[in-house]
Amino acid sequence: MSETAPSLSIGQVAERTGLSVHALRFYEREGILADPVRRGPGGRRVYSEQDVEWLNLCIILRASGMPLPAIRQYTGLVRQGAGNELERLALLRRHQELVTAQIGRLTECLELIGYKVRVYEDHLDQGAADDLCGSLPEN
Amino acid sequence: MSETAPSLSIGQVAERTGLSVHALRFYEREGILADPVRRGPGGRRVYSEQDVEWLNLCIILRASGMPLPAIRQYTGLVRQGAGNELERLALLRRHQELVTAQIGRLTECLELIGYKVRVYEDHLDQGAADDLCGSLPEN
DNA sequence: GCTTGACCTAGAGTCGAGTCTAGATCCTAG
DNA sequence: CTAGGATCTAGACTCGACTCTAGGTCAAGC
Repeated sequence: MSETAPSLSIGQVAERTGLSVHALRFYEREGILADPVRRGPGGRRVYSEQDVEWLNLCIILRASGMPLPAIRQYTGLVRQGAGNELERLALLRRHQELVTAQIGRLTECLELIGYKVRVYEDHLDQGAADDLCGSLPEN
Repeated sequence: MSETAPSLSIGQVAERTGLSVHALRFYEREGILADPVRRGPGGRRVYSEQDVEWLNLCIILRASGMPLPAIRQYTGLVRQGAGNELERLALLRRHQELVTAQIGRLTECLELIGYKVRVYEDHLDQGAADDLCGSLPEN
């Protein structure tokens, strides 16, 4: 019944997040952790579940292409505490637009690639027939 | 009426493709050009419209995240000429799947970001009212 | 004849995002 | 007491994809 404040070692956090132990320390140096990470006996890092949640957010942001400096900036705002919600929102919206744009670009690329795939498929489907007269996928 | 074989300098190709002159030479070194690029008087590169088209394809592939080694591989297949269409198709399909997956991942991220944006919007919309009772966007 | 601008090569430098190493510390189990 | 395993710090290394520099060639215009 006693859910003792669940504190995690860096190794456990690595396991839970999929980040490497190295990456976790690196992120901390980069100022990307919500609070400056508590230390246990022997100077070891002690993470809370909240830290893990924060890291999961960071992972989402990274996976969607936000560069570390931007994440650091967002982290800074959150660290400052209440009062700058507008700035946080603006930052998130900016990123939202970038991701949307990126999805758009990828979708365009995908269409072109799909077109090329179809050309090759057709060429191969019926290629045996007119092998010499060129159904011409030149590249 | 005489559409003289349109040959372009590296500078012109850079302008048409949006790649830098440096990048064009770099791509050539990396073996990413369909044919090994003809040279004009004084050893200058002479590009054809086909080269530009090929580059445009490469740009699409790069933009959709295909690494240079993979592009080099595809280039190699095209250089070899007819006969390996199945391999080319396989390579393109593989990439197609990767891009699709990437779009999927980005879309998931976008949803989460959208959710966070909404939380902040709500918080700000009605925040003045319950400023102290915490509509709690913690980060 | 001389400068300017586009081009050439080889190779060094940059940037982002980690990853890895060395050498030290600490806790636990045998 | 000691060996093993996880952790610590500072700092070096890697990788991909360019980008830039130095030093040289060449043709055109003034």
